[in-house]
Amino acid sequence: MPETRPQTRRQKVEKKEQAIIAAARVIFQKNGFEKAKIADIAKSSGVAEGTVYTYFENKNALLFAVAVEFYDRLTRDAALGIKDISITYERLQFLARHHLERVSKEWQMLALAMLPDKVSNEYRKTEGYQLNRTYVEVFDTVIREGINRGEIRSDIPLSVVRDIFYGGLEYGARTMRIHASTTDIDQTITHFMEVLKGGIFQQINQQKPQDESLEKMMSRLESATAKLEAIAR
Amino acid sequence: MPETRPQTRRQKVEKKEQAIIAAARVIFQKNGFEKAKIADIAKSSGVAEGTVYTYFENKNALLFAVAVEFYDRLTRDAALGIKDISITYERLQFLARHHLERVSKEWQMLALAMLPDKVSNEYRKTEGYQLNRTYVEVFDTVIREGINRGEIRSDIPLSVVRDIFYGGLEYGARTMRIHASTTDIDQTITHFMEVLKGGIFQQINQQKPQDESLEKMMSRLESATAKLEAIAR
DNA sequence: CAGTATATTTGAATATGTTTCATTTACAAG
DNA sequence: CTTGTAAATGAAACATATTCAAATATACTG
Repeated sequence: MPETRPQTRRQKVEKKEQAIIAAARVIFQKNGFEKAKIADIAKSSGVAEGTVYTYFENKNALLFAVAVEFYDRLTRDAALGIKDISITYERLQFLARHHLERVSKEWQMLALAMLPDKVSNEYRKTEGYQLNRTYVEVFDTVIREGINRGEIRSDIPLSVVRDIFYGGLEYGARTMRIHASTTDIDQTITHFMEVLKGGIFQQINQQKPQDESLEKMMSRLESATAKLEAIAR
Repeated sequence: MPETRPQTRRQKVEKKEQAIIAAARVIFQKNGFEKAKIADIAKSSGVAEGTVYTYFENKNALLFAVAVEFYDRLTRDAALGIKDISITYERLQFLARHHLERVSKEWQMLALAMLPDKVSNEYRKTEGYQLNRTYVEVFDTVIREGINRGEIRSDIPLSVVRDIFYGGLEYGARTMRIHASTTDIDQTITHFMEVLKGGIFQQINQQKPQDESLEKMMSRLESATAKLEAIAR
């Protein structure tokens, strides 16, 4: 038998790799990348220092592994979340909240992962870029669809919309972090979306005022209600 | 005589301090903070390694000194630039271009200066925060005046406006850096301002008041729905 | 101007951390 | 049970930031 218990060995190795990544995530988040010591990560995951280097080329590669895991979760949950939302405005609202919540909670990750000279330098530039690319693709798709449906204005390049969206949210997250007492996530999202509504959404009821806009809002209300029904199901 | 040639000594010392800061700026920008070696900075400014430590407590303090100089320039030029512009829209356009240009050119500085665990940790938190505070005060004043004049809508908190402005610009700068070939500063500014015009400027011939209050309620309802969704998941 | 006190500079020594590598240990197969 | 290979180990090599006792420069005094 080439494999006694299928992959007993490989399983063990994989488990150990995960343990190291998990320990690294915790310690990176607690201390930041620089202050995090390989020695601590090793101890915390129950291996010797040298062992870490049989799994990861160096400290940066370890950070990268942590970042991959983070982005995977982030992307998966984003894609999942918009799955059964159909209205562009609500989709963006969900994505905004999702991003703000995650970034508020795990901002160290994002800061580290984005750092040009850490993860994404040299040979890793492409990989790091791709991670972010995949994540943002969820957003991009929502915008493109929104444009097709006539809900989003088509005269602003996608990249500008994206930068305002994620840039604004990242700074917003920092503001919330610094002024935790005076800012809350709901208010922030509400106002953020308010700006987007004027800035990137198609202005529908410019000419035809009352009836039609009321009708549209009614549809939105019905859609929201339907969603609640589905959840309460 | 307590001082032969007034401050001959102090002058020398001050000049040396400036030389170290200047060398540090160059080397930080070239290599990034981590890879920059004190030894190199010392050599480049013509002193011994130990001398650097008689001028700056440690590497972080040196970075901070460089950041102070950077922010001073940034703030001064921003304040100067809007001095003889009176229209809010044009003022913001100037600030946007100014910021984008500087950040594009010296992005390493901003990245370093903003890094929470570098300049602005611990005892320096306050100082670092103040630097940035002074800079954005220029922006804040423009917005406040714009609100007073009725040019800017008053229902979005200043902090949200500010985060979208600078967050969007910072991300925009990165996009320009990565896709230098396909993005140019004029286009970026144009589209950026276009979004702001719809998002934060007062709309002249918008909807009827009644409509608007309905719209507001609608947003509140949607926001509540999103919250329920989040809880239900 | 020589002598002295003080400020400044120096670079070798120290401290702290990452990374390497020769050995050892654990595993799977015959 | 033996052996070849994969994985793990931790002591040593290496790289840097930081310290500090000694050396040097400067200003001041009589």
